[in-house]
Amino acid sequence: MKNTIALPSKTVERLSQYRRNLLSCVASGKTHIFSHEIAALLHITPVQVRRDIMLIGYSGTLRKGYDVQELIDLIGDIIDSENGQNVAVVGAGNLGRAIISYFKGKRSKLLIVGAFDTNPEKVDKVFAGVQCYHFDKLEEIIEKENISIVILTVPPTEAVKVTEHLVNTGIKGILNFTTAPLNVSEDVFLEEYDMITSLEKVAYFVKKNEK
Amino acid sequence: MKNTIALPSKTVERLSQYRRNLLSCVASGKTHIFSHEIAALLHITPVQVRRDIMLIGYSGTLRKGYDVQELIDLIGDIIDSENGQNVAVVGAGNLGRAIISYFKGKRSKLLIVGAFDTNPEKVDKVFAGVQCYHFDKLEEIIEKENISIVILTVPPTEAVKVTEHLVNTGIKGILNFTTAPLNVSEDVFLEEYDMITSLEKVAYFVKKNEK
DNA sequence: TAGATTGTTAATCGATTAACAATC
DNA sequence: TAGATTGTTAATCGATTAACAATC
Repeated sequence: MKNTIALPSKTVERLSQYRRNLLSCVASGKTHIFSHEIAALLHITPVQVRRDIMLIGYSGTLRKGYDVQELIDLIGDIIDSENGQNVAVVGAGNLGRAIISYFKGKRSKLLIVGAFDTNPEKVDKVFAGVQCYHFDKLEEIIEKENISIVILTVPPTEAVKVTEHLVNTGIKGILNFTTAPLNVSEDVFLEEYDMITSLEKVAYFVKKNEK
Repeated sequence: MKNTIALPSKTVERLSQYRRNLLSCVASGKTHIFSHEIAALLHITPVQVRRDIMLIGYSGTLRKGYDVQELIDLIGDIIDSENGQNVAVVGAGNLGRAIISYFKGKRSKLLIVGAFDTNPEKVDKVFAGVQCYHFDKLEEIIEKENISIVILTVPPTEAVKVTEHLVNTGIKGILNFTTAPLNVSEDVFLEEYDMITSLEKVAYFVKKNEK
């Protein structure tokens, strides 16, 4: 598969959202869906949906649109790893623990298998079924549990130091919820999410609309 | 100010991030900063930084770069409302409460002034200094506290109904953490954030890098 | 001065959308 | 059939970057 070119980042995001919505369709017994139906759910154009689906090489039928289950499976083939990928939440504060409960049971190929903290009140506790370990056991557990992805929710003051450690330990992807600017080597994928930025963006456009 | 054209969405996001980093600079006593320094923190190009700053009409000096405090103040003028904007967290579950603590004291012009839930164990409690009200009091409190923005963290099954209610009550901006597809009228700004999508994006690129 | 930096236009790149042939 | 839909190319749009003059 080394020959397949990576999909555009935006397409990957939308595929994830298509799947989320398709899963609800299955739950409500819908077996086929048109591009304009998917588009309406995501507030995008039907052309964009068809183009994304074209990029992953799937075809619908003219009368019935896309087979919901087939499309879900194909998106799974694209996004998921065959044997799943294990995830750790590093930093078991309020946000880290909320994320653990939020993810619980949501995706079978993407499992949170451990949390890490230094606070003795958290270490060795279990949050929503996820064991919390001391930072000291980072290497050990990452290797043992075959963890490749980390959700980073430590305090910003710790973030740089912890990230360096994670990268040395062989982590290949980081979803960063801290506000600290991080640097990772080229082979590590870093995705940033800053709630304040999202909220400030809302605030800016609300202010703009008022005028 | 009705004549000023809205900045590109991406520029607004970056301005928020520039400010966050500039605030750390102030804290560490740095008074001036070059475009390439800001760029390095955000992993973008110095040209992009200069262009964004050009768009907001600020000028640096050739020898010293940009005055950190002046730039912070100007970004504040752009993003913040003069008298601040009040925010409510609707849904005081794990995620909602984590967000409340996360925001505590972070921005003076963007205050979380209330939370809402139906669970009797949460109603009338105070989380990180924020009072939790029953959903029944939505209109009353939104009006009384002059709330224009909502962070939505209710269960997905409730999201559509609650959103309709919020829009009717006059909310002008929603930051949606639920997985439900929402529809709002044109004058309401809706920003979506889906953690699973972010994590699946990381998972996809980690998988790709491995091959 | 030479080198480093800003400000800004023009070119490029990437992502979205318009247009339309094919088909059921 | 007529109308609705898919698949796909070409055009457009928007965002980023290259290039470079100005300046300290």
